[in-house]
Amino acid sequence: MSKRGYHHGNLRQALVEAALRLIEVKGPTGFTLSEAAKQAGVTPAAVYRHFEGREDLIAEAARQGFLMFADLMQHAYDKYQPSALAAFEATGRAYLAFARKHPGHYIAMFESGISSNRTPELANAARRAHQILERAADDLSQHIPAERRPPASMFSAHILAMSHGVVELYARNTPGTNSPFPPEDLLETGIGIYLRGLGLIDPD
Amino acid sequence: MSKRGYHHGNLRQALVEAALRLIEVKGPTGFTLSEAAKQAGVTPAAVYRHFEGREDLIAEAARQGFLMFADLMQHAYDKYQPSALAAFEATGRAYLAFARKHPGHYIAMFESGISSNRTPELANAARRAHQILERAADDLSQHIPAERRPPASMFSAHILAMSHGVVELYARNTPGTNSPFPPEDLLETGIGIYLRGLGLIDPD
DNA sequence: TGTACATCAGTGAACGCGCGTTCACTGATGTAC
DNA sequence: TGTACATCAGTGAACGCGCGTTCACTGATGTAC
Repeated sequence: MSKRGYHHGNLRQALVEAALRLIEVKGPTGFTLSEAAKQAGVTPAAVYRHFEGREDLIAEAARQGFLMFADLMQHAYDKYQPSALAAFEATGRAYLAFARKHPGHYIAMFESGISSNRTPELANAARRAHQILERAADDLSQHIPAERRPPASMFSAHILAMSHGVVELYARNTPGTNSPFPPEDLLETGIGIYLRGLGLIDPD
Repeated sequence: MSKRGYHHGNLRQALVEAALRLIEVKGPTGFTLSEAAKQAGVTPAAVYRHFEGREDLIAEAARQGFLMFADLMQHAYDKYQPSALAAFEATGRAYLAFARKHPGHYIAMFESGISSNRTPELANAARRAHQILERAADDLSQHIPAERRPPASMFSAHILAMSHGVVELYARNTPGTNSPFPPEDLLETGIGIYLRGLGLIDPD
């Protein structure tokens, strides 16, 4: 901030943060370049010194989200080593925790409609996050007898789908859809039943 | 249509259909009242003879979607009776099939951000669809020993979450995210593993 | 330390645009007699 | 069948708005001498 004693200090990051706040409150569509600029105390035109435009700003927010997300999952994965099962479950939980803690990033990443292949930097960040989950799934798949072992990428996809579904359907504060159970419980039990189905948890 | 020989014939429904087409192509945000009017061959102001405004038009599209959705699930449920298991699996599959076949409705229902409690009619339609899935889950839960039987509404939520996640993450034609498996297979195997975890399918 | 200059982050005005919504109206359809 | 009238679906012009983006500019910061 004060290190580079420029006019604003660090407008680029200030804009990203304003965008995240707006995306969180107003949804991926309600976000406006002009309003983000205003919140950062700057003219809309100033944005163009740091970003190519509106989409580029969202992409940067998403990129930062994927980095944080990857760190969070990596941390969960490491923490529960060497138990492949515990590590896998923890990465699943990390998904929901991330969505809860950083809704702006989450929306920018998964609901804004921007492709993760939009820029190489964004694609890299997304790939890194994805690979951690896939690795946890791969570790786990070693514990399943080879002859009835589904591809690791398949059950990482299952867990991702259930996690994402729980977030979208039950962890959003949509006043209408009152969630029947706390989302954390829903995901926890869902993953538990699923893992039992894979033969990785005792039937009782 | 020709029965009521009005100026347009049946503008109300024509507007809904135009809206669905636009929502499908441009996303929930890209949809525009003015453009829907234009596609129906009518001035934007004409819309206000039939709807209170933009949101109301989307809500009607969603309502029609929930009705179709409920019919589809009901049909699937009935078809596979009396097997509670087959019926439940079929309603799960119906979810994905609906999302595939009627993407405009699906988006209006689940991604447009309008609350299903917006109007009583919409709430009714949504409830009806929900109850069918819940009933299939309830039938199924009778086959689980009472002492380790999770609430039916919980595993209907699990299936809903996984289905929704598969749709959002793998069944959208986002060019970047290439799905590792056909969404139908992903959902089928996911539900299969889950049901095995519930002890409803033989372990092998 | 002081002056002249280069850099470039942010300004402010302007643009063209399409939006949702309103309003008094028009004119085709349906109805009463 | 024909005329007078009521209804009301759709018109067209207008509104105020905020948007993303452009442009020549300004003025603070950093640098060379």
